Amino acid sequence: MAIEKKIDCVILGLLSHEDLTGYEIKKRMDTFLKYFWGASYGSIYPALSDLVKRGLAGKRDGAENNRRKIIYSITEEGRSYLKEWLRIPVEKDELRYETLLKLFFGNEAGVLQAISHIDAFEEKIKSELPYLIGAADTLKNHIEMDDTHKYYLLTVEFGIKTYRAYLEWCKEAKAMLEKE
Amino acid sequence: MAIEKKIDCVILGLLSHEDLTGYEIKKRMDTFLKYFWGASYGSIYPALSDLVKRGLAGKRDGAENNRRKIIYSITEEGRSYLKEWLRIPVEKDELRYETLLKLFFGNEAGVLQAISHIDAFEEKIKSELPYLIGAADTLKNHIEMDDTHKYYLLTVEFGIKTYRAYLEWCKEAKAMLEKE
DNA sequence: TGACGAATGTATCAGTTTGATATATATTTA
DNA sequence: TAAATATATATCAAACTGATACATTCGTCA
Repeated sequence: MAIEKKIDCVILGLLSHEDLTGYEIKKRMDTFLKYFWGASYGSIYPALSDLVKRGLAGKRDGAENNRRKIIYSITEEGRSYLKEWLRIPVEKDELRYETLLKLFFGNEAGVLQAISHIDAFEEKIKSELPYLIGAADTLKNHIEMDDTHKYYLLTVEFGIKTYRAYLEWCKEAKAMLEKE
Repeated sequence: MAIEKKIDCVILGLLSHEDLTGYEIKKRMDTFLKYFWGASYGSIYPALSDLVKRGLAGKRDGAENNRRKIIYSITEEGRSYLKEWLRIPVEKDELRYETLLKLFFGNEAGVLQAISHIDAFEEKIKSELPYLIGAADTLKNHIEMDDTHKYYLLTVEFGIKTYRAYLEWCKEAKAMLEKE
């Protein structure tokens, strides 16, 4: 049972908590996983069909009124597959920060442009940080209710810690660039 | 002059500093850019051919002895293209941390596995941090020599700041998981 | 000296994923 | 009631990765 595509693992992970439609899976990713993972419809829907074909997920019709809806659930085989993936070591963690890339080549464009990219980055982080802090508070209040919350909180705390480090860096980086 | 592929911009950025072969471009990425960007040969070589075709880069034969070697350089058009990309706002910064993904679904696998993933992450960061600190020291000593060093230093400082935040988080996360 | 592994160098390809788009219906808002 | 937004599935070209193939040269240890 070799683990291949990450998209399969993420979907199974989400399905291990609750039954979901493809649309809902995308939604969960865009909220809960947003800060460290992402996936597009172009990978989600084909992966769902494939998971069903391989017996790792089941599908059922959940249509209401005229709205078609396919609800997916994890099978026992799917749960084993997920557990196996969770067991094996992490293959790759990666950062793809265009901001840092533009900064690296900053000499070509000059100090002012570099600062404006840092400003934009800082604004984005500042605007997202309160959401993370809010999520952490909510999770802390519900930590006894459900063990999964403990793990969500861990990832949110990661976000908060790194975001605060980013903000410190923004300040220092701008100070360094302005020092002339 | 719409900007399309990121790989073109990274290559032009590297070529804006010095003439390079495809192999050397890959090398530069794997050392200087490693902590916030990456690219494979499968994107580099086709992109180089394409850049030449579009007049953004020039190529010349640099063979020595029996070793074939194609040296690429940036053209004036290439430099304009790079400058335009550096000018426009950053489209996307993204984190893809498999460690956090596995942690998010940690409830399925249990505390011990979660801790072992954090341990592995911590080890990796601890082993890479001295390299970043060394690079920062070297850059600080040469900062007067070359203006580009100032921008390199910025990205290295980003790495150091975030790595230290990661290590703090590792400690706290493990403490939280062990508290039972 | 010679053998063997590591580094230099170019190149391609199957498979994975993104980003955009198409289509259709339901719900909310003005 | 019209328009905008949300729910829902689906596909596709284009981008990119990871692996691999191939050839040569350099370094080093015996």
